[in-house]
Amino acid sequence: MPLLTATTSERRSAVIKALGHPSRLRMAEALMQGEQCVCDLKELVGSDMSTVSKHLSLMREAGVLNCEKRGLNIYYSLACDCLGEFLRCVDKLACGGNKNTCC
Amino acid sequence: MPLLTATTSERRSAVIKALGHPSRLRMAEALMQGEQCVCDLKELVGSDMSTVSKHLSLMREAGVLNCEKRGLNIYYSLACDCLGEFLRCVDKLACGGNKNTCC
DNA sequence: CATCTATTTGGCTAAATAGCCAAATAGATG
DNA sequence: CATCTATTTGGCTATTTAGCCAAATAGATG
Repeated sequence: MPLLTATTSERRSAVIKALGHPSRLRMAEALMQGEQCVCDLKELVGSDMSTVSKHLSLMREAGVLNCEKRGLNIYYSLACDCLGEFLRCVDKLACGGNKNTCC
Repeated sequence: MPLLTATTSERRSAVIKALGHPSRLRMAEALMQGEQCVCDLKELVGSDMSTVSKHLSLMREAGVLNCEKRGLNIYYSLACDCLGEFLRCVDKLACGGNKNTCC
């Protein structure tokens, strides 16, 4: 946590970093189809529950996810419907290296 | 580096990670106004030249940047014109946490 | 109220990343 | 060809991040 106010680039990079891990990204992608509880997401990525929980908290703190407790479970969901567009941008950036095949 | 072929999420997260560092992001943002040489970017972020060079190589390997040597300098530029759109998505995601003010 | 279940938190170790310095490189210039 | 300049690479240490286990928590249910 920065002592003083974060710069724009710092705030932005916190969000970007939150999505820049394969497991976190996979979970976020899965949430595009609707909310899921922690144990479902644990199944998806196959890590320890505590690891998954920490990944989810990190994304929630970055503002990317929301969560809500209902019954025994905690359901996580995307805070914003813009992940699809984000991924389209990423895929375009991803093929900057091989321009011939895409972009 | 993964031994076998990277999954989609792994490929995507490599690109995302490349932009998920304040200095790297600031440099990429600066390049939206056109190519710049390493020493200009060093001025911008204020780190050691070798650090800046490594950041730039990382982004180039991720496919985000291109570089070209002309005269004594090496000029880096964005490989894709989609960074602006990417940042708009990031800013939308960034304020998922405080929905009232944005999104 | 005791217990059970899903999740989070704390604590720790291992792995990845960042940053600096010094040395190497590649190309320009005298 | 010697040298100078911009950049990269190697090597190292410090910091951050990831992941697991065990313990704590919060709420549901008997």
